Amino acid sequence: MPSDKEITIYDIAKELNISPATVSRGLKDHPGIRKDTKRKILEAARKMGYQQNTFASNLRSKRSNTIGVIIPRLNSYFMATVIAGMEKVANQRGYNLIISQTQESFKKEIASVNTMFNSRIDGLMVSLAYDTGDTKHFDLLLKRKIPIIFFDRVLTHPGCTSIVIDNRQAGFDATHHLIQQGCSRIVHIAGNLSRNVYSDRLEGYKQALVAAGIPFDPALVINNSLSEQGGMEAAQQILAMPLRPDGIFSSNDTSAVACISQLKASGIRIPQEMAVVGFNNDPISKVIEPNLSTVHYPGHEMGEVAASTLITKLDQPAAHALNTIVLRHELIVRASSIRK
Amino acid sequence: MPSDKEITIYDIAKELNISPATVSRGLKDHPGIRKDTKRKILEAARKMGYQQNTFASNLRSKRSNTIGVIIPRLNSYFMATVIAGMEKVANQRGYNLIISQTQESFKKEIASVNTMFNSRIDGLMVSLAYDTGDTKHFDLLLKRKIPIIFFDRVLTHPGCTSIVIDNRQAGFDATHHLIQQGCSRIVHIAGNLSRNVYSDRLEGYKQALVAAGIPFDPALVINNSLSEQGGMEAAQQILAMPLRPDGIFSSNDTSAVACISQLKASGIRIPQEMAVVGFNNDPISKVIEPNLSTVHYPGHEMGEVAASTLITKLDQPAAHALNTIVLRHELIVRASSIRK
DNA sequence: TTGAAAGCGCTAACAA
DNA sequence: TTGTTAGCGCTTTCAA
Repeated sequence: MPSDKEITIYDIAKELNISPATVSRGLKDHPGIRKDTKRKILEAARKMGYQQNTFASNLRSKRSNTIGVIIPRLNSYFMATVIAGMEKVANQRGYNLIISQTQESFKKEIASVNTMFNSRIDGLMVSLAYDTGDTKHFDLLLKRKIPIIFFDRVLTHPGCTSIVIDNRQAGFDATHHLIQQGCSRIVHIAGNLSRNVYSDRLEGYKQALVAAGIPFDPALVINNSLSEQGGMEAAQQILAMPLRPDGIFSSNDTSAVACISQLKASGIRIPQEMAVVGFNNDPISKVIEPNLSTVHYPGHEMGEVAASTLITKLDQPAAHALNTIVLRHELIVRASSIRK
Repeated sequence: MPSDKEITIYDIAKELNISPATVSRGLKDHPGIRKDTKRKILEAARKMGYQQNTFASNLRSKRSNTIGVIIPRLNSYFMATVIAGMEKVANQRGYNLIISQTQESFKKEIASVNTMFNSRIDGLMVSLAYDTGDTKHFDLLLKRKIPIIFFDRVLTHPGCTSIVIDNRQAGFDATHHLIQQGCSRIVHIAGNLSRNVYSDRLEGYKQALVAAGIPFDPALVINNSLSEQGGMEAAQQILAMPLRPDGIFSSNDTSAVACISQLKASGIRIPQEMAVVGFNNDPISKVIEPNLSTVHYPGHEMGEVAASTLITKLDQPAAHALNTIVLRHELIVRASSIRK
């Protein structure tokens, strides 16, 4: 009763009086193997409790069937839905996902890339850390032809595909909407402008102002970490402005909500005195009063598209790779910005 | 310039005119190797761009340094923080995390366990699906001595450690608090009672009633999926009750918040006419008006403890394993339940 | 302190 | 259609 010892293809071969190579073929959908031989092999394998040894198989095939995911933080609703989408697709198509958080640190991002490299991932999906400066740390992967997909916070890199939404257009839409609602002094709460997502939204904000003939005033742009704390501080800054603004476009919902709470506590009426639009369509946006207008960010879809694009590239290396994939966003208008 | 070909220990051995075995030893902290030989090896490895082949090394050592995580869904704040905690610890201690979602389905859970098994994980952390009936599907792991940690939604299994909070006590605390605030007809919104987390909370709810001399009325227990939808339906059921309740203890914040919104829309004043306590301390609990009293669930800590307990067991198999680890919860009283 | 050599379990080229 | 054989790159006895 060697129930403890692992069953190998050799055991099956001996049992059936055939060669290990035939067993190996029978276990796959190898062409050129007799049907009933294959049946016998599969049956014996099942009966004997055979489990294929991935280590040996990986060693030969030089593939791990594992995809790495590097993200800044896994503590937001948005990121959780992205990962959920990735996992769903990866699972369906026979890949495993290994995940690493950079805690928004460039240094940790470099370490994560190296760990992933050593784990022999077949491909990588990355959303950049807050302060990632260059992309040299990805070179060792690219040199080994390991494909990389950037999503959300991207950096154009030749040969890599990026999955994004049109952040500039979204910023434009949000700001344009505020203007249409009669706002003329609109604050923008922005994140780190060296990240595309935030600089593009700022760009859209500016363009919407220009289009409406409103001069851009740098004093109305507040830069912070987009955290709850950041939103509260932004409210204080807004209250301290000599000329009171009448609208806010925040680059995420967390800070928009915190900001609204503070403003309400100071007696400002939303949206009458201050109309607000956030970004992401987090669950909190439907809970705050008044409900927050926001830009729907298709996180789940982004995860699915990123994973399926990557896996297609892995399974069909010849397939032509796209440079950038833009997903559809949507402005969701709720009570926090309706003045007309 | 074979910069494309991978460098192996044989290449290093040839370069230094020593044997591959010595190189292998030099690369580890193997005892009985001369200091400067080791130095030479490490230097050559660095210079030649050596990367250890995990596949080969796994094949020999029969370990993958990978831990599996199986969860119902990765779309809640709570679960995201748990995973974040796990990843942090795993990363620090040199393990990778591979994640799989069951989508709350028992069938998918079985499939996930099998996939994980085939991926040769060294250990597993699991929170059970909504309808998981038995634990037979874990047997193949246990037979191979692969340790399993259950967390949050657990099932006692001999030989496995569970990480939980005292859900009974938490349910008691929440209900007791409502009673102290003058509530006497308290509704409990519960999840699937075959999951420990929900049945224990119900148990605590009952005990608090009994302790206060209030008879338990099954008609006041609403069972649902604890989703937003569920919370809204619960509100309708509450409004339809012949004798209007004056308090609600919900097993999560999502449904508590949805329920409050509905009740408010129907003109019920919170907390005066209906005091509410939720569970989890999700971000929405601080946004809803009035702010939701809730039970703080230490998700991040739970993830850290689960991972470090598992890794300790992996690194020191002899270490004595605990059966159950109970983390501290905390009732957080906010405006939604203060009537005195 | 180092080297020789066997083998982990699988795959694939080549032969039959 | 099946078998033979030679590794993939590493670790680990055993011997020197």
